[in-house]
Amino acid sequence: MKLTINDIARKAGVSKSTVSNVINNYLWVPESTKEKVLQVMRDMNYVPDKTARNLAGKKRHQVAVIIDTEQNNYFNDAFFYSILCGAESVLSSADFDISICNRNQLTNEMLFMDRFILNGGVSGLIIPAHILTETIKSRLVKDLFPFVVIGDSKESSIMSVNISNSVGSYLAVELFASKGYRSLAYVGGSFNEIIPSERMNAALKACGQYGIRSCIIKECPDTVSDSYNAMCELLSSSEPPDAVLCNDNFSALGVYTAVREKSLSIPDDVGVITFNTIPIASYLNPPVTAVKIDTFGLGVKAALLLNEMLLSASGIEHIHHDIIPELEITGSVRM
Amino acid sequence: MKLTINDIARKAGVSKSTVSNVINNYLWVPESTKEKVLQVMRDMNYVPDKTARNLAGKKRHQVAVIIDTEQNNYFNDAFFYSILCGAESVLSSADFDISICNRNQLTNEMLFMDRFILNGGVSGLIIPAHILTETIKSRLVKDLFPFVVIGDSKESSIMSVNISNSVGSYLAVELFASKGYRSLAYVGGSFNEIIPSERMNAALKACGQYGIRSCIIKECPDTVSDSYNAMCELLSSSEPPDAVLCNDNFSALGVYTAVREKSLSIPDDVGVITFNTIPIASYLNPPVTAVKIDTFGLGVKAALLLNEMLLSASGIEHIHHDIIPELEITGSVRM
DNA sequence: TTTAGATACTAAACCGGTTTAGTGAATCCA
DNA sequence: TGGATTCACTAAACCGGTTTAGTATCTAAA
Repeated sequence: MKLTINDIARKAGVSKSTVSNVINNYLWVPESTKEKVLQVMRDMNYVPDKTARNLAGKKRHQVAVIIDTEQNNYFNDAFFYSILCGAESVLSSADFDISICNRNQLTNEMLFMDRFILNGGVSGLIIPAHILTETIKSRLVKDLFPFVVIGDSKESSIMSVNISNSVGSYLAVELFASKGYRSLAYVGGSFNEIIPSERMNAALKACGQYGIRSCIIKECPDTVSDSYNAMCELLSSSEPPDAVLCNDNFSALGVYTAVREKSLSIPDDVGVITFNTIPIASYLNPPVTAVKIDTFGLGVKAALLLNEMLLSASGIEHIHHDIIPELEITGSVRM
Repeated sequence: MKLTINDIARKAGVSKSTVSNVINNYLWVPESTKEKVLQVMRDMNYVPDKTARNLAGKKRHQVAVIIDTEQNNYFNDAFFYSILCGAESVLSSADFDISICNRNQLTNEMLFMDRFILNGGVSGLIIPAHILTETIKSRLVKDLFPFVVIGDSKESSIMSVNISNSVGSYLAVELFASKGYRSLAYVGGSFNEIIPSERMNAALKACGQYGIRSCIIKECPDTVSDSYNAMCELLSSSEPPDAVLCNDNFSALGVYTAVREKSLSIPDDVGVITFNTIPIASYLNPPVTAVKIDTFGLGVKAALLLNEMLLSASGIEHIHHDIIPELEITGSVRM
């Protein structure tokens, strides 16, 4: 038979309310009684039932993190996993269970509502911006349901954590400019995707601002071979760039390959910086200067905000938090 | 006020037991009544409370998946994420909530017990072999607690899903042999790690079996630069290998770089096959023939087994299931 | 001496379902 | 026609905690 709070109460010679108070530090219980009860709990190896606590208490010690995995899209996956782990590290310590759910399980909005809002299973939600439909959003807001959005969310009524891709581009261009590079190419990604387009636009602006002569946007899939081809084209053009900003590590690899093939030097002839959503820059040879996107930190921040919302009953101010990328400078840019 | 089963019962003019029976298809309820109740549920937008169902019913519709993430070890992370997603896809459909927990939250065995076994929060567990201590294992077995181990587990009393690394090596060596390659090198990984050592041992055996003349084991970290150096050494030795089996994609990249630098041809002069825990082989140029490790499938299988254990009260036969890798043959091996 | 307030507890309601045991009416069979 | 079954349904106990409202005892102030 499973141990219950009643067993402890009986053994300790107190009521179950007192045991509950000891467990939760809710009402003041004198040290002597408290110690007696705790001793019995230890002796009997008692752990309160989580489900019962959830049901009896108003709040559930459980939050959900929605992820969006497409099998075989490994950039995307690494991104979400890292966020998930960041969120987990915070929420676990804050005594929350983390429920995960993949987007593809939520084939329609009603299912989503049922699973996360109406059934009362979780008391908070972390959700990527692109999954949050208008219907769901307004429902959450209407119900005062605590949630944090991952990604760009302009609305003031909601809480969000975003990565400042533009700042990443600015930092990269600024570094290039300060080291005397004069013309830039952006390799990889597509203007049609949100994240690359943010980076590209910022790179264009930054080039104007920091006096980089020209800025070529070279869209292509983020594979080694596509970026290799793209870079070959650029190098054989009339005015080849002397600085390349890559959309991700594999683009960087392709660029490296093309540059070396022309017997050009990195960083002397061509400087390379890459966006780095997953920390693999150091696996490359030589290491690439990277705009480090701290996805783990993104998860951490989202979880902290959620936790804050969950604790303050009064409802805290809604904020949009930006994760500012940092440059990890290595040998692929002139000293 | 939150909608409860009582509201539905009242509105539909039946008892809450009847509503419960309709929800669960437990006792036979005539179509007419059933439809009436369902209609009320739809009209009122009622969804049963998950926590209450968990508490009232004997079993909890929730299982935990333990992951083991070290920040910045991206091979490792991708491995677990993929397993997690596989498990999620099965368990979500089977009406389970998936709780995740990272190993580093479980600083000691007692904490683990508390969180997953004693507090009754989950009714099943998926756990990597290296996290399962003897104490925890025997406790789980003693309590008849359903769990599935990811990885190698020799014991008959437990359920496990493992990747057959040896078969991977055999397949690779067999292919090399059949295409006329004569001497092999294994690049990457370390004999001290479980997975690489399994692969290396199998490769050694397979070479004997398939008539590959020599088999050099070249241990090194799985980075581009380390494997590049390793491969350079091999190529400048007196008897360079004409076939290379790589421990992972980045080793393969290093090997590629070294081979091309010597102006040798892949696959004519040197054939390359790589183990591929995460599906990025196609990002490389040219694509590498890969021993595909289906980690997603691993998660799926583990979840299926767990689900089976959870459903059959009688306790099912304990099995060890092996995930057999497949070869994805591309241009890096002679046709 | 009375009383207001604090202290140390507890009984009982409650959370929102599931499940058991049982009831009244209709049907079946001999 | 009466007893046994089946049918359709329900009352009430239960899951294991939390929380509210309240009680008995003691202390301190009026």
